[in-house]
Amino acid sequence: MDTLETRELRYFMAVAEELHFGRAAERLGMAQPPLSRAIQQLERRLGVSLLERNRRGVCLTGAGEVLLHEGRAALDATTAAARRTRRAGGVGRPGGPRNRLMLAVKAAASHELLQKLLDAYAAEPDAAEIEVLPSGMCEQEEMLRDGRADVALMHTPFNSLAGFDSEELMAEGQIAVLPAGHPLAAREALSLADVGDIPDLPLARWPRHGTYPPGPGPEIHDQTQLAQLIALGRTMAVFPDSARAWLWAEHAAVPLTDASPVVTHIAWPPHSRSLALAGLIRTATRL
Amino acid sequence: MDTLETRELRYFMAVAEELHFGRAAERLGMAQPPLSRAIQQLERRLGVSLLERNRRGVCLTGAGEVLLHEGRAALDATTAAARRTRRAGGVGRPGGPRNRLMLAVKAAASHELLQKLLDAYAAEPDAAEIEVLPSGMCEQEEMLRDGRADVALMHTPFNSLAGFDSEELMAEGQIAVLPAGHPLAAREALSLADVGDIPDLPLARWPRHGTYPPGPGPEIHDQTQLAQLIALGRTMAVFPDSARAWLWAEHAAVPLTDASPVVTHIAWPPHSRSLALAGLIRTATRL
DNA sequence: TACGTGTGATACCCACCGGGTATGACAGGG
DNA sequence: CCCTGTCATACCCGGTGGGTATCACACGTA
Repeated sequence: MDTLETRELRYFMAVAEELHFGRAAERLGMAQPPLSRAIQQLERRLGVSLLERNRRGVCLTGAGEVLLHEGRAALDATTAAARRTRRAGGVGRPGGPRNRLMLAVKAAASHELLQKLLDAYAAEPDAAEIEVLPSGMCEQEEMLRDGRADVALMHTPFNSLAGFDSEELMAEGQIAVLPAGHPLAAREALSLADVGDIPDLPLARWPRHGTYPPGPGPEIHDQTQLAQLIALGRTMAVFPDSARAWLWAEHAAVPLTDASPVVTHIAWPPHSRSLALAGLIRTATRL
Repeated sequence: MDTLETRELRYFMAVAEELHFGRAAERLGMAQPPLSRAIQQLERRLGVSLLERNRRGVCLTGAGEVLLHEGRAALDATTAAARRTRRAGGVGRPGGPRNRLMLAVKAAASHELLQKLLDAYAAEPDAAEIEVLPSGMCEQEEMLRDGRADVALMHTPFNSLAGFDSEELMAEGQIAVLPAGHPLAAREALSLADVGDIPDLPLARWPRHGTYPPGPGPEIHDQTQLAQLIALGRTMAVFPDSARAWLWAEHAAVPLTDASPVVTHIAWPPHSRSLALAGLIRTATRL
């Protein structure tokens, strides 16, 4: 048959990501031989070879790469189904199954917008409960896909809206956040070229999907740490305008003339059918 | 655990669609008792009741409805993963795994556009093979989702682009296709109100997702049948401009002034990473 | 009221297979 | 040449998915 059980998918994903049966088995909490066998069975059932076993580890075939991508989406969809079903069945509170909406927002972004949105929505007559899920830099997409979130605030061009429905909420420019004492802090405006290679002030590096881009700047783990490093004159960063809200006295904000505008969207999985979600979207677009 | 196996999803979908354990079991090719038990286990594992067992049959709870929708998406994603992996692994032809692109098109639409697209793409230096998949009225979305197709030509407002990436290719008006002898066939133009209730010429009904909308007109199974019925003066239909290509001598086409324009898009799953697909899209947008 | 009918649930059994352990085959590196 | 690290094979066992037979129950209906 062509059924492709989720267990097999999980196994294959582990092997495809580790490229090593032993480590994959360990990650899966099982022994290596059954894992080998399961992958062999999967390959036989699909009629396709997914891995090339070299002497010394394995590597993916073309079909394996396809299954890695498509399987990720499929696994996310099934865990999303499980999570959302669990939440929908939230054990009988009075008033029937209250479906809480999970809203994913980048931790350090859109404070005012979020505040306005939550206030406006809470004032709606039949407002559902909204749980705000703080998320990392690019995590909202993943959270929407695997069902941890039902709706998210996203920021192009940092987030990709591919695969989601969305409505634009606002657009803003970007600023360079510098130590207040730095010479450039006195400027009226800067260009990306200006801030790209300040010799004594490297650009801070945020993790993207768990890894840091290369560069001379410090690796940033959270916003407070970044604020401190900027205040200490050790680094600088580029942020949307609305980041002014959390700047310190030791910081200076200088507009960037040629940075692409940051557009905030509200985004949700395209097949959503929830009334609460529809209400939230309506509220958001009316802000 | 929170794992939610594919088998369980299949079982639940069957029961949720049939709303009857016996019929669902029959559809699944198994006996009823194991199915009952499997659903019970699923409910216990999720900690949620999915079905309400009434004295005569069953009906869905709120959580059950959620799982029905989310589970459909998840199942489609897994079968898509299987199908695309199989195709990607197409047994070693010379020149490596030739990935054929599966292009879903509404059977009776966009003849010229499709012709132009295929010709232009075939002229590209590294063109992949393209297999054209004829599909029903609204079937392209489903085919993209479950992996039968990699890319599709879609027509808003008939198709929904939700959940796909897409590029607009062309827009056209709509026409009323009438029997040549009918009084209205002589008119220069018509409005929707004009054709909505012609007493002796009811609007033909196409199936949408397998079911026919209500109305007095005949139920249409394929385009030839429709063409015949129109030629016989028994019905009429509304089509995009490009349908003029296949009209018979016994047909008359009259522009509709107030019908919403039909926009043809090329659409594909948002996470696609295929070079061949990228080439086809590039070709299409340059037409 | 009693019985037939159709529903899903329960009881029990068996075979299959998913998982474990032990071991093999094989290629590199010191 | 052996040691190491890799994945594959061999074999065993327990859990469980699936089958059959039957139950419990609600509803018509005579």
